[in-house]
Amino acid sequence: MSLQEIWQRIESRYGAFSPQLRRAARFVRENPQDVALHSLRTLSRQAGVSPTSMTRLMQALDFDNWDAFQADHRAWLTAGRQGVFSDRADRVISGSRAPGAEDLLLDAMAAAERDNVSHALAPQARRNLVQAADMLVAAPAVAIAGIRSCFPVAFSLHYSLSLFMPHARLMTGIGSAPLDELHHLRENDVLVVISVAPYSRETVDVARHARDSGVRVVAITDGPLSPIARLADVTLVAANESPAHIASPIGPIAAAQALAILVLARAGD
Amino acid sequence: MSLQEIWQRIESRYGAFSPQLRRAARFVRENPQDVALHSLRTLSRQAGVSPTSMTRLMQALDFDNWDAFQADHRAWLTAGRQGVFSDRADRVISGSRAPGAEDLLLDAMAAAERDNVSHALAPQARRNLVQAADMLVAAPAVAIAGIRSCFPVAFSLHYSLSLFMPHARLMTGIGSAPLDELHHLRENDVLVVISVAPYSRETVDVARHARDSGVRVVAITDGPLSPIARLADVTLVAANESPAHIASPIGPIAAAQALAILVLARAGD
DNA sequence: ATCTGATTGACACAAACGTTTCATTACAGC
DNA sequence: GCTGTAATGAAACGTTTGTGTCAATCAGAT
Repeated sequence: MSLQEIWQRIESRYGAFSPQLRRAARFVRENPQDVALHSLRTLSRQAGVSPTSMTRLMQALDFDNWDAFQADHRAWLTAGRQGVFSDRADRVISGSRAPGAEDLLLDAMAAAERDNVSHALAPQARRNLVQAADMLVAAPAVAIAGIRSCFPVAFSLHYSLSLFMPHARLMTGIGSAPLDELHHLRENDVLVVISVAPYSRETVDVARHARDSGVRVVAITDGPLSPIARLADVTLVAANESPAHIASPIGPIAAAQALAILVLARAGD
Repeated sequence: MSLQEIWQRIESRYGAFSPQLRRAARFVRENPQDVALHSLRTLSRQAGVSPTSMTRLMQALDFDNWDAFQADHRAWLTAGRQGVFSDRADRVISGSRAPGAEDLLLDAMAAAERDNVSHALAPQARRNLVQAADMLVAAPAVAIAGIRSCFPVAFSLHYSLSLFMPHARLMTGIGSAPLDELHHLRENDVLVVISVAPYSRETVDVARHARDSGVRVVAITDGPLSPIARLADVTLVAANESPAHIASPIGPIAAAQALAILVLARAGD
């Protein structure tokens, strides 16, 4: 039986399963490779389920035994690898239909987003990432500003940071002008400001005002020469290329996440 | 150790091997896939050799034991499947100084995020992406719900959609209970709901309530068996793996962006 | 014919395997 | 509050696993 059929069967019967059976089912559904390679006992340990429950799952899926179930997963693992060095074989196997315009578009988008991530975390960018992280951990207070397409970046950074840095503030601009929230910042505090083209006037104003008040500024933006980059003490450059006209937030978010992780690594000490 | 190195070692020492050792060596050299999947005893039976001889081959190749030998073959089998798109290029570029712990962390993060993007847009996921896009363009009204770590996803999707789909609503929950905003939805409207583990009760409740009201539900979540996936008409699965403990929104955002782009492609007609 | 040193497989052993059994727990229906 | 039922994991089963031990075998030199 193909894995597609097995997965279909799992999902159709999932609702009728007991809690432990669901845990087991969910694990094998989401880790087919481990099913192919590891033992029932090892697998149930990883799934947080007793070996007995895993055996019961085999019965609930109408398999004779674990070996039959595992055999199908092994067949899936080795499919297309018959010729040891075949590479694109799975593409031929998996999709019979010819790739349409939408496939090409999604392919291009996936490639572009992977590049955006790579550039945001590239070795050349790491000096600045580390510098920004050092500034954040040393700051008495941290504020984060980003609107429109950059608001997800700001929110996500604030959410990650606030898990272990409760004094981080997200400047939402809800219920008041954004500049009001800025007044709480003092000298040596840090403002993280996010903006990409076309750079909204509000964001640039916030960054300029902060800089003039002696606040350190970290910018996440789309180029080293953008308006806010020229105002910032440290600039994290993140590409936002996309085959469609829509600017993607993924590059900036990757930079923000990396910043959060570095701060966490330092704050853990 | 890579299989290339193992094979090289086998061939260089083959001349000094005893007859039985040669049979064993020849078999494992020519059937790497079987080595990865079968037991030592099964393998030696197929090779026409005693289990003891196979064990002796492991010693003759300077392996600690059969498990170590098999582990390398399993790594070879699974390589290129998990991280299909991960490129080692950046490691080469990374430059002169030795990579520190932070470099390794950022490397791992970049690789994980690239994989998250790839999985969200993988060919297997496209049927559901297209289906969801079709539902959105046909809907009289569209609402988007996601809180906490998923709010950036919801906001970003709403921002992209609202550029050409002004009737899309983002359920912020600000100033009122989220369920109130839900009352505006009628039958055949579409709710896009985003949630990852641990699935917040509010989000699940919104999805359930929508489903019970006849509203079509599109879920963006981290597994085909998550609570909201089981409530949804269409599920977009997006991985959110990360080397740190922080769940990354990049995979779900990639799925959301892809959805927006497909809707744009259809709405343009 | 005898000895020597390498080669080989039968056997033993402990560990891990998948599965069955059964006692315990949790809970809905009355 | 009691009872019947479904769910669950500990324990035990018999197998199979990988590896260490050791006697049997063989080739070649004396």
